[in-house]
Amino acid sequence: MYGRGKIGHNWWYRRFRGCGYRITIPRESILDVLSRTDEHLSAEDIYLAVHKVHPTIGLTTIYRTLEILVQMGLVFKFDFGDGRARFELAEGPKGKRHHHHLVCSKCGRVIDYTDFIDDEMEFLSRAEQGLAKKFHFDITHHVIQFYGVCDTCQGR
Amino acid sequence: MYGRGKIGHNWWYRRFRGCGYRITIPRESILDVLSRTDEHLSAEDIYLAVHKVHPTIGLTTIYRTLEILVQMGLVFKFDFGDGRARFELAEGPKGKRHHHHLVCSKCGRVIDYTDFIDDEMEFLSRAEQGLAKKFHFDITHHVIQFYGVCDTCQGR
DNA sequence: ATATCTGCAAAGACTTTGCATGAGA
DNA sequence: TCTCATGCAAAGTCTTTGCAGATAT
Repeated sequence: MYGRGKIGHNWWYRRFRGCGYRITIPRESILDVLSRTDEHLSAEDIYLAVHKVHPTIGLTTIYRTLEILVQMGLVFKFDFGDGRARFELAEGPKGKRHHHHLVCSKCGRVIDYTDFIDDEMEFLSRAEQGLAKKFHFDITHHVIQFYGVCDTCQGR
Repeated sequence: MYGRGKIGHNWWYRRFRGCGYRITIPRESILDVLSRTDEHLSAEDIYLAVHKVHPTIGLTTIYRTLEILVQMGLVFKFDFGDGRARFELAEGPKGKRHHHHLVCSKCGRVIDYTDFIDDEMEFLSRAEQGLAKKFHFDITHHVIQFYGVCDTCQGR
């Protein structure tokens, strides 16, 4: 994680300030952790990662920051059925790859996949438009998850 | 809810016994509640509904039974982001209509929709087959949810 | 200067577990 | 009869809240 001096030059700076939120070390650190991983981190995972660099930052701040980030649309919150929420950056400096999840019901393993996105896009754009019109919803995002048993758990 | 005498003649009887589970009044009652509603009931909702007919049945039994039902694939468990799980019968006597959910991020309202199922089927069957092959997953089901702001919450 | 933000401790909400009793097959 | 299921109470997890001190702008 880079030092405090860079504050104000991050990709999310404008967006953050635009919402009236202040740029703080905890927030910077949390976004930094999220932007450096491909995993599906829980609040505690993030806390532990942040803690290594800034041991004074508490779990409460993690939760409060994540709430803001989710509400701003900067971060997606997922539930894979294991009782804790998981978080992922929605976009990034370079823009994260659009993907969905494949979850093993036995061991909880989560695989990201980016296949079939073209087919999906076609289906989704039609569905989103139709649903928005029919139910007068302002649709912001969608979640697609496949559940099943992974190869490891099958040989059990 | 019909009386005890009918035990053994319900549509889920064979399936239940086949897994080595006993037919009991609580289980019968929970399935009865689930089969009579179109809503997305939480464990407590189910408890309250069951409680009206059988006041002695406890919340613990609701949770334990739901766990079995989900694991058997008779019931689907959803998370709409409000901190409590929601349950829905996967199939029924007449077979429930395949549908997905449209969730309002503001008020939590959930709308079931059955539109675009044809498009979806086409996309999903291709995706499922491809994913199953590529990741060696035995896919059991999928979840598709659209999130957004409902008409009521937009005029706020 | 002052409205926000943070950390700690405590509370809250949902869900799970232990154990003795009760019930299905 | 004998295993499985239930209810109660207690415990467990994850998450949220209250408040005084610290911080960004």
